[in-house]
Order: sequence, then C-alpha cells, then structure tokens
Amino acid sequence: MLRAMAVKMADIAADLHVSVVTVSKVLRNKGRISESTRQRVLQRCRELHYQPNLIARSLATRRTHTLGLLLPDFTHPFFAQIAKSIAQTARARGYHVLISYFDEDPAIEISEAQTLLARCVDGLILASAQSHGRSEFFRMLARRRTPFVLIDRHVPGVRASFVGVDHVEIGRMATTHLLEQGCRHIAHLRGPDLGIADDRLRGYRLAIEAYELRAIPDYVVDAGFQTQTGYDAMRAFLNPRIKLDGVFCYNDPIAVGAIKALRESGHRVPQDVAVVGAGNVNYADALEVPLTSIDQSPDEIGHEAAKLLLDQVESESSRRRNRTVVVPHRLIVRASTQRSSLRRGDLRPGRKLGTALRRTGVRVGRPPG
Amino acid sequence: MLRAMAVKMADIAADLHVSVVTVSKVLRNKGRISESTRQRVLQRCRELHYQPNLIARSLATRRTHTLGLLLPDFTHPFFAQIAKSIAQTARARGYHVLISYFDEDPAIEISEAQTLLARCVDGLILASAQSHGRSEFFRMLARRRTPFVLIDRHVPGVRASFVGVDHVEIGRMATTHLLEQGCRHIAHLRGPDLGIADDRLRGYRLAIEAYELRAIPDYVVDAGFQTQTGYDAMRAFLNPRIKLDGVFCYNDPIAVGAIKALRESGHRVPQDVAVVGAGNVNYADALEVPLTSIDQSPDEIGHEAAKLLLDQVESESSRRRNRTVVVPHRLIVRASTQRSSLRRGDLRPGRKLGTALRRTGVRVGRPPG
DNA sequence: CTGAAAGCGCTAACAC
DNA sequence: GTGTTAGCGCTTTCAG
Repeated sequence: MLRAMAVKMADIAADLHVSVVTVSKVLRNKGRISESTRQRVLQRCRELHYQPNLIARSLATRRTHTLGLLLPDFTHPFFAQIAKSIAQTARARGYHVLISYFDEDPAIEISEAQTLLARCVDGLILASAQSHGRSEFFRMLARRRTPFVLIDRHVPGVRASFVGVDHVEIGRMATTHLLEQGCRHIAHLRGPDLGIADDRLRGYRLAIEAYELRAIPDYVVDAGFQTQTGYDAMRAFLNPRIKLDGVFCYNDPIAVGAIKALRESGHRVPQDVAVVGAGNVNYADALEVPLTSIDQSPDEIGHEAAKLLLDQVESESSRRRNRTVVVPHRLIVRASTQRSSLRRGDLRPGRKLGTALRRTGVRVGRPPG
Repeated sequence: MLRAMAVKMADIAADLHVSVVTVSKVLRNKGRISESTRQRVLQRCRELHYQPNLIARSLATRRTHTLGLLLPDFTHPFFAQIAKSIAQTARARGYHVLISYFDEDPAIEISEAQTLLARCVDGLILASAQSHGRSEFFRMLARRRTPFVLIDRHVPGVRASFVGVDHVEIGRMATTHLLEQGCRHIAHLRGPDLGIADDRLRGYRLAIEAYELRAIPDYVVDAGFQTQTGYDAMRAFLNPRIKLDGVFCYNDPIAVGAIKALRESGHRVPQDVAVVGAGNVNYADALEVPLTSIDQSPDEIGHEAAKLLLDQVESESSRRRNRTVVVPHRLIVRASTQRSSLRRGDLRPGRKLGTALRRTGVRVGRPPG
C-alpha cells in the first residue's frame, strides 16, 4: 500500500527558507536560535502537524529510547503488573517498552532477546528461564554491551543487576506461618523452575527445621505451575493414611487447585488443612476460600528494575556497578489459613474460638534461627 | 556510558573484500550471488555474531515491522489476552508489538498514539476511549495513512476496520439467561464507558421487553468497573422494599463485588438473586460463587485484528476495504445463576428440584424478537 | 554476478 | 545565530 509522505524537517526548512539544522535545533531546544525564527519554525510545525521521525533520530543518535522487556508470559498477573510498572517508570523518562514473551522456552528467549537487540533497545529487562549464566547467550549479551537487568529469577553466574524477592525467605515465611497456625504435617507443592522453586523449597525446609521438626521428602511433590496441575498433584498426594494439616504451594494457581482437591475429598480448609500460596494474584480475596498468600511486590520490582536500567543507560561513564535489589515480600493472611488459636480437635463447622488452647511443644511467636 | 561498536555490514564486507551491497544481498536472499561468496559471507557473519541493525534497515525501507498496540490497561486479563494473541500472530509474520496504555485517559491515548506513529509503527491497533470519530485525533490518523484497526470498542464515525464482540447481544444474552432462570426483577449494574456500556444496557432492555416485561429505569445503576465500585453500587441499591432476583453486571469484577454485597446482606446467590457478569475473566470458576459470565473471545479478537492489520500493512495496493469482524461471544454458565427450574418459593438451602414449576406468562426457550 | 552512487530523515561538529 | 559538511547503517537502483 502506498503510504503518504509524512512531512519532514526538510519541508519545514524549505517553507521557511532556513536550513534543516535550524529546524532540528529548535525542536530539540539546542544551540542558539533567535526567538523570531524559533517561533516561525514552531508555528509551521504545528500547521503541518509535523512529527519528528524517531527512527531517523535513533539512527543518528544511536539511542532508541526503547527498553526491551522479555518475560515468560505477560498474561500472568504478576508479570503483567511488573510490565505496567516498568512501562510507567519508563514513560516518565521518555522511554517506551518493547515487550516480548517466550512461554518458558529458553530457545525462544534467546532468539527474542537477539531481535530486541537488533532493534537497538537501549537496555533489556529479563525474567530469564536460562539455567545458568555461563552460557553463550549471556556472553553474547555481555559482548553487546547493552545494559540489562534480571528480574524475579536470579540466574547463577550472571554478571548483571538483579531485582526481585528473596525466594528462600518466601518459602520460610509461608511455612512458618503454617507452623504458627499449629500445622505440623505440612506438604509442599513445588514448582518447576529450577532456581526459584528450589529456593522456596529450601525456605520450607529451613522453617520446618527451625521448629525442630523433620522435613519429610515425601511431603514435597511436583505440582507444575497451574491450577490444574496443582489439583492433580494434590489429589495424587491425598491418602487416608497420610497425615496432613498444611500445604505450602509454590504459587496461587496451584493453591486454588489444591484447595479444590482438598475440599472434594472432604477436607475442610482451613480447619483440617490450611493452605498458603505465593504471588498474591488478583482476585485472591474473592476466591471460594480466600487465599492466604505472599505478595511479591511486582510494582517495586518493575519500578526498581526500570530505574536501575535507565540509570545505567543514561550514565555517560561506563561505571557499571551491578546492584542487587531485594524488594520486600509480605504475608497477606486470608481465610485459607485462619485457624490461629485452634487445635484440630476443637474444630467444628461453627466457630468455637474461646476453647482453643496451645499444647506444649508448639512454640509461639518467632521460632529460633 | 560508552557502548561498544557493534559489528556492521561494512566490517564483514571489508574482511571479505566484497562490497556492502553484496553482504546485504546475501543476508536478504536477494539478487544473484554466487554460492561461494554467499557461504563466505554467512560464515563470517556467524563468526562475528553479526546482527543487522534493524533501525538502519527501517530507515531505508520505511518499514519497522512493528505494530503499535494502544490499550486502556494491559494489566486487565481481557486486554492482556488480546495483547498476547496479537503478539503471537505478529511474531509469526516477523513483527513485534509496541504496547502502550492510557488508563482510560483520552488525552494520554492521543499523545501515546502520536509517539507510536513517530516511532513509525507500520500499523496501529486501538481499544480507544475516544467518544467520537470526527475528532482531530482520527483526522490525524487518517492523514498519516498508517493503517489502524479498532478493537473491542467501536467508535462512532470512524472509518477503520473493527474487531470485537457485539455488546448489544452480550447484554441481551446475559439478561435473557437470567429471565430463563426465572428471574423477573433484574437489575443492571452498568459500566462507565459511553459506547460499550450503553450497548449492553440496550441489550438488557431488549431482552426484558422481549419477555413483555417493563424495564424499570431505577433498576439500572452506575457501578464503575471495579470490584469495589460494584460492591458499593450493589449495597446502595439493596433495599428491603425493592424486589430483586437477578443482576446483570457490566463486567466480572463488578459481579464479584455485587455478590459480596448480596451475601453480606443475607441474600443467597443464586437462590435469592442470580448474578451474571461479562468478560469471563480468569479464576472466574475458582470464585466463592463461581460466576456465570459471557466470554468475549479475546484470542479471536487479537488474532483477527492482527491479521486484518498485517494484511493492510503488507498489501501493495491501496485498497483499504474497511472490514468489521464480529467475534463470537458465549455464555459460560456457572453456579451464580444455576437455578434453572426453581421458583423462588421452592428454594431451600438444600436442593428441592423436582417440585419446581414454571408459572404461566413465563415463556420458555427463545423469546420472540 | 558484483559494486558504485544515492538516499532514508535526522543529528553532530564545526565554520561563518 | 545560522548553515555547511559529514555521517548513522542500511537498501535501492542501475551500470558494469
């Protein structure tokens, strides 16, 4: 299709019998320009609805004012929120964000990163699915000298800034919360990602050991990362002979599936089994059983990552101090774990609070370690 | 910060004692090139990890292979899904998507559209918040000759392709469903957007009139577009003296809020009041009361919009037949309206199905019109 | 088959 | 204050 010729600087310049440079200077407020020509130029630009061609400008300045953002899936509320926060921070500083996704496929991640670089993004933000940082991919990134920062998922061995929560602490906090609610037989429906899921598992173990209990390997089961896989995993785990009074789920979708499975097989949540998720996904408090979860501050992650990256992009010196920003996580307690001062024997469909007592051996408050 | 010089065609050309043009031709599979030089070029490109500079290419070809996407909020699951579907379709054809948002602010929408155009996107997809198509904004778009398609929200008077559901039909389908469930006092919690919300309201009225009932203006109340505003609107509406047995909500978040308000004031959902939403947002079936909703086919919207736009972008001729694609909507029945063959008097906490009867005057099946 | 010349629309550096 | 010259890295056209 024949596109219309957009008006360009040369048109303005010709109309006004000035040079292109003069127009350019006016538009960028650079150099010395008399007020009169300045006004004439501005006027004509308005009349002709002139819009500078940013592609041409980018080629000349070697700056696109574009950040690349590479995510597993920007449909996921957690990442969507991060993306928005990045876009917001970037917009305030005159940048746009080119978002791409790779559906957890490391190969697609690499090829997308490459085209993002080919498009000359000024910097890159990456929630990577690469398993290690010594790969050709990260060497390529380093060679390119385009600044980049990793978010959410730390990749071992990568020399770059990182912004995200402490996943070990999330595992510990979630599990400790269950312990504080009196749970003593806590399963963990773990996720698939090597790094994060391992960290959360570690936190789970640390919390249990801090209570001088034993973490039983059988109580850790793989649960994918979706409601359906969480449901399946929970069903497969349930067994009349197995004791269970708490479940720490890798994420909220899994937790939703787990709760469904539990209720279907006659367990009451939270009275029989308390369930905690992670991610604090939208609608978590409109669920059938409002879900206790751990918020991972997506806004802060996005904001901090964008700020860090933009500072690197805009700094003239090549000081590239890699920084690690750990954003806060916090427990959001909802109904799925609310049984604080109840012992199992005391629980009836109706509330019977006053009668609850803590048995010896159950430590209250912060556990040691 | 001093960025490293990336390797460019001139480097390859110099190394191989050929011209830049030759390299360019090899890389684009154009023109006649001997197999030997072809291989030498490819080889050297690989060795030097050459990546073509797409900015430079864009300047020369006047094609960026970038689509602009302007949404009210890409964090909203409906739009997020559309965005993903667009990105997917675009990627398959070698395009990226530059996504931007405007938080329902028409002024931001305009300025963002302008920078997207300044960045020379090849086409634009727009879920617009503009109220009419005869504005300077759309004249500007037309002047630019950059093809664009409107999605989800039709803007009256705009000459462009449109892809979306039929909002009148959605209102009619939702309301008819409530009527078929036996509801006779149906409120509508309406949304704020001029166009869409009005269309749905129209559908609501049509459905009611098709049952030879009267649509009472008081039963239509403004409910914003969020859970909280839906909750507030429902609370404000509830009144012991007002008869109510069904609510059609503009969207799912409002419906979630409405259900909460209803239950808090002692109404059972769906036994006393049936509730239907629209949008079929994620997690709708994990909610406290699984929500009946109308799915709006975000994937089809995204896919069709991208396809339409790319066809326009890539067509050499200037045939710009504007097309309107109405994607299907469908009712997803869940618990919030499941009381098909019950009359109000028959309802008890436990099910008492067999006894239900339809009264005269209640037509079964498709209403006339 | 290959390459020289010109240009995409803008900016940077330096004259005048 | 303003203009000239020389690119940015690529593609296009056309001559050889």
